[in-house]
Amino acid sequence: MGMKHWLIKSEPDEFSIDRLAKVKREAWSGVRNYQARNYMRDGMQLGDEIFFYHSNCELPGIVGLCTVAKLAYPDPTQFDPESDYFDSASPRDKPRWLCVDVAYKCKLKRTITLGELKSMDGLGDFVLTRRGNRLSVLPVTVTQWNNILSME
DNA sequence: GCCAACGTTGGC
DNA sequence: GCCAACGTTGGC
Repeated sequence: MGMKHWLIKSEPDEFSIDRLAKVKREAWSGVRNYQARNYMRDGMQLGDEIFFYHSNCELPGIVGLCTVAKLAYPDPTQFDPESDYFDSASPRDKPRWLCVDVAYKCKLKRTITLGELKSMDGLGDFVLTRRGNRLSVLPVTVTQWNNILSME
């Protein structure tokens, strides 16, 4: 099976690409959507490349690259009552939520904006720009990956 | 299993 | 801040 590609969203006020560049590696915890979880659990492989996307901000778009540094494992925040992501209904012996670790690769020279992504040709059915999409972890085809990167 | 109510996401 | 679109919850 070949390398896969992904996109993860983050609100820069919460966790920005600059922050990832500083800490180098981060547990991608707090994902509380089953489909997004399943992509991490069933799809992500070590070394897979990921677009880092800034959402809910002045200029939404892809701002950098990172990679999968650790395969899916139980998200510790679900068991932490102090955490915003605490889930009292998640059994210890059968954790509901998972996370992966991501490693910083680089920042793009510029933001490839959502507007550009919506208007560009050659992306086919792109999960990010599907109507009403709200997934915070989503797959990117190799064609989409290459076409998007070529816009940098 | 249905579905209304509610909460969240995220662009604008 | 608004609100469309969606996912989840829980009563029945």
